[in-house]
Amino acid sequence: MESYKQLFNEYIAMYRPYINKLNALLASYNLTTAQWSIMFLIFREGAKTIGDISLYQNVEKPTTTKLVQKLIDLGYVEIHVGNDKRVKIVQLSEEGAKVYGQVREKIDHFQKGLSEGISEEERLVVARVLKEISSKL
Amino acid sequence: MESYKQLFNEYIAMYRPYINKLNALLASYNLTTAQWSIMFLIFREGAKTIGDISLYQNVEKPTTTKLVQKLIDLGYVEIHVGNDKRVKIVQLSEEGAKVYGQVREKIDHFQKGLSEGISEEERLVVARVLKEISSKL
DNA sequence: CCTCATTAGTTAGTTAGGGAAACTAATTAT
DNA sequence: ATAATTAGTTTCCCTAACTAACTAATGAGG
Repeated sequence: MESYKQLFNEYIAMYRPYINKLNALLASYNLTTAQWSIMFLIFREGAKTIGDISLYQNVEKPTTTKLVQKLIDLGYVEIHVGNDKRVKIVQLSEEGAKVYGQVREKIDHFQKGLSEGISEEERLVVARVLKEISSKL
Repeated sequence: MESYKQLFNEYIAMYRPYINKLNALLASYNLTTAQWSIMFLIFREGAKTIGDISLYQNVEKPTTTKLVQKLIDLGYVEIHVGNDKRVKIVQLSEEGAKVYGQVREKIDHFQKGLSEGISEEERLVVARVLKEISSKL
């Protein structure tokens, strides 16, 4: 099989097993991957509006609204209105920051385990190539 | 950021844009990525039972049942009962094989475009690393 | 200042894909 | 012959996604 086909095949083949394991890991915090991914974003990049989150995540705003609503229910994020009273700025709550740290540890451990035996160079090649492909999408 | 984090971040970031483009490309054949992925499997590996398909795809059998049902409705696959009358063997229909070829061409073109500028070695590294990670999942 | 267009977010309704539990029918083992 | 197992289906539910239509706030042009 041509190398580009191998690449995309392996890419797709890995997705469901990976997400399932991740969801299993998140389940004890009542989180799903989609919700976690928003927490991760606002941890890394700081407070963000619903619109910004949607852009970063490549989803429509209604999807973000609902995920953020769940995170509010869980007490992991809080919202404040901006100067422009239409926008809602989402950030981690104190509880959310605590949970973030705990989950982050678990995920680190999980991901480290998966990358054992893969050299630093190879990891960087994979990260760079995937980023390069993303940029064309 | 540590290299393993970069790897998994880029992996996740690429998923939705990639699947969306793929679905857009498949839409003219009334196919979705999940359905296509079954056609791809039985093209590569030959006729397969519902159970085998579920194993390969890492999904539960009810999911496969439904996807295969759609493919039958579309006329792209057909089923015949095995010696064991419980099993249903799924294979591409004549129409399905024709459509497979057409779609394959489009996807090849799409994937080739995305992998332009990525060297053969790099492609193989990515494929191998992703496969290695999959094997641990 | 009004009016009107635009923007941010929400609501309502739909869809695809997935899973668990309970089922039927066929097969295998005791 | 009966019991256990297996293959696939049905039913019912969930998550994550979308579009279309909405509300409320802002901003621009007259």
